Amino acid sequence: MAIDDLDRSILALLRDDARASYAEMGDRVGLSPSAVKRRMDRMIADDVIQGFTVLIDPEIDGRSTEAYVELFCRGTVAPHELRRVLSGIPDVDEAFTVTGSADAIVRIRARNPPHLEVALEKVRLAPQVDSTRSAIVLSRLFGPRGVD
Amino acid sequence: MAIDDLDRSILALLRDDARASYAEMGDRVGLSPSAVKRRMDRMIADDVIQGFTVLIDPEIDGRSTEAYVELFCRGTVAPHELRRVLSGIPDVDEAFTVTGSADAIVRIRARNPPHLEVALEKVRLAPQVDSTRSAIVLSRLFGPRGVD
DNA sequence: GCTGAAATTAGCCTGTT
DNA sequence: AACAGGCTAATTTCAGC
Repeated sequence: MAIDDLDRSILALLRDDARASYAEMGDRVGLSPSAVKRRMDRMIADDVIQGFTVLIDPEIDGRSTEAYVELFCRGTVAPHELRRVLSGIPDVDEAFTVTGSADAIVRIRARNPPHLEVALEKVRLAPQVDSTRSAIVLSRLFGPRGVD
Repeated sequence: MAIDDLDRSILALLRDDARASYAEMGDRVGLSPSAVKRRMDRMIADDVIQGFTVLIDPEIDGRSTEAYVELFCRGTVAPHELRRVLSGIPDVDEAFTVTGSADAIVRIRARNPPHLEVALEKVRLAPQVDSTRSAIVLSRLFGPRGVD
């Protein structure tokens, strides 16, 4: 369950290139390929590693229209209810409960402004949602710099 | 330079598992392993694929304290000025200019609440920034589902 | 697409705590 | 005994023709 420095080194290598071979990673961290695989398998089983993914040019990916939407809800809403409803809207990419005047923030990533509008409408129609306040992204100044 | 439906299918598979073998992807999209590799190599060369990375448990990763901060600026601020200032604050992970009453939104990811407070203070001290409005993330309901 | 070369994977053995 | 690493061999996957 606990993570040691060797595990952290492997994660750092994977962050840069998730398709690196066990042999190459082993060379870099001073382990045999099998030892690297065992550690990766364990981290996957322990859910330390939650998956491997590809970084795609956002333009090509065609989901460069982004918005942040604050949700203001009626009364008290159970987080899992909100999760169930919001996760059913495909263009809702992330959702959080937050401190402050809003109850939650969702990030929408759509193909273009009309798609964004449709997704926004779906969020507003959720039964728990009283009102929303949106900020549409005009330009990405930088980031993301870390990796999830 | 252009991307066809087969390329898009390959990207979709990679998004779910960037360590999938060429053979497995070939089976799923109806191509030989070499054909899949040729397409991936081309997309990497064209910078459509910008890299492969790993999704790590945010807790383990140690930057699970997140906040979204709206920035309200004095007068007119050039986006590149904002980028220069904000990118100098390490825990600021992403920054956007947006529509609405705020001028920009930044996402902060810190190791723990004290680190978050320090980063927030730095943002507030930026000369262009007049005031801020923060929402600290209490819980991640889900996501991210897409990939940048 | 085929084929030699390389990587992956599972089993077994060893040394350390 | 429990655990982590290395080695080996069978299988799968890869990269150049």
